[in-house]
Amino acid sequence: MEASAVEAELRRVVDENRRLRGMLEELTRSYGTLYQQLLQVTQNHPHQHQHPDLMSNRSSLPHTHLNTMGAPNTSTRQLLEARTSSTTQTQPDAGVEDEASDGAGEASPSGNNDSDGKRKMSQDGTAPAARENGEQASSAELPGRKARVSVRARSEAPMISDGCQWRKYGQKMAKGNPCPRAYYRCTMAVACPVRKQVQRCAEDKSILVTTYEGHHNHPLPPAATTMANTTSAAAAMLLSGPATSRDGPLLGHPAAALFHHHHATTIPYASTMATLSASAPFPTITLDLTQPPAAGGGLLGHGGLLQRPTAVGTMIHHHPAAAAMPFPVPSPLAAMFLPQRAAPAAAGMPQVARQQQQAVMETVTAAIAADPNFTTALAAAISSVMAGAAGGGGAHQAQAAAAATTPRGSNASGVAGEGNGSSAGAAAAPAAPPATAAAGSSPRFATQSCTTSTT
DNA sequence: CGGGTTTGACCCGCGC
DNA sequence: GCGCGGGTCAAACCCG
Repeated sequence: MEASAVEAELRRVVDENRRLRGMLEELTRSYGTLYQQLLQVTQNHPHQHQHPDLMSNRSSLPHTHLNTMGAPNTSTRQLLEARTSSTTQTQPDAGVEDEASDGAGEASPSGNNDSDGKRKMSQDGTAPAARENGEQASSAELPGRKARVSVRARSEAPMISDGCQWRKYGQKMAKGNPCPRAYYRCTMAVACPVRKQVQRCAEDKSILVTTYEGHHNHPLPPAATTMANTTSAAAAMLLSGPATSRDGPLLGHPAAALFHHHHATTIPYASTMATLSASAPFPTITLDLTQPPAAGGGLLGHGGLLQRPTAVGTMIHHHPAAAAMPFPVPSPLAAMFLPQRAAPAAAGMPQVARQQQQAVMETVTAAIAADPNFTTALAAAISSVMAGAAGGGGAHQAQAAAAATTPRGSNASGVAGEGNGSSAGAAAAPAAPPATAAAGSSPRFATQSCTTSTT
């Protein structure tokens, strides 16, 4: 009797959980869609340099959104943990992978904005004082917080290509690293404030660390949009996260939830890992694309200079294949750095694409559970991922670019044919960013060709 | 010749 | 105040 009663109660609770989860996912999905639409709208008004405002607005919107749900963080987290441990056998979210990625495509041309207030920037005619007018808002908005997004990727090329045009304006030996650090400025627009630093990892020279800073003030080519979306999302993640976050494995941080959860699921990809650092001169988030998916998720400490991970030692997995990442990586960002052959490999698995879409939603759920404050940025991140995913099948611009830049298209060659015709990017997620692939006949990084082709 | 790179000098913030 | 280190400038140089 008692046992059956408990059993019934258990069933009831499970059902309830399922319902709640469904609601949560539905809400999240709606938010993602709305956010994408918002981004599209804002992009249609290019003179609005209000991305920072957008960010701040974003942060307020989902708050209320989620607060109405009143989901206690801890309990939901527990729920999710239990769920992942049971290898997600219960998947009530049937249609999750469907429209989640629709629309996507274009988002804000951006990394986070930053102010530059302290810089001189006397060149290009904009005196610091004058600059303040244009960019003051952002700095005032987040006083003292100037996010950077650092991307670690294996590459033998001197610089990874991300779709933008860069001009080198300096090089310097950084302390503690035998390899020089190169400074680049975006040259796609006259006064674009975006800069990036490129430096090889001191301990593993095959790893190229690219740090982005600033906010593009011009439209970006599709290939660059993918990167911009991702870095923007990452920066948003960083800025919207707890101000108290420190280096190391931020398991309590929503960003950690994002990548950690992603990895914890059965999704075989998700090799991107995030590192947050508030102790660095600027808050920095590091996306690590050097990891094989099977390796343990690592959250790297990142200070002024890159450090070896101390808390998570599983990070060091060298690939003798050097410049090549012999494993498929789903993230559109990651795919940008992949050698050409990697894309088709991943592309041939529509099933995986579905799974990934599902995983994305689970990730959203997990992150929300971890910290509602984080949802804004997270949604941006997810949108970014989805935008990239859509690139393979739906993002018209990306497709056009793929056609233009890659003669043989790469177009994930029918990969997108997941049968799921309606949804823009549900398929092809892993193979997504087509624009960056191919072009050259060399087996080098596909992205290498991107710069030249987009010029 | 125009645009990008190189490289030493310079500026500035920060810690001592 | 001083030294150090990160970041930027700008003249010289290179290259197509």
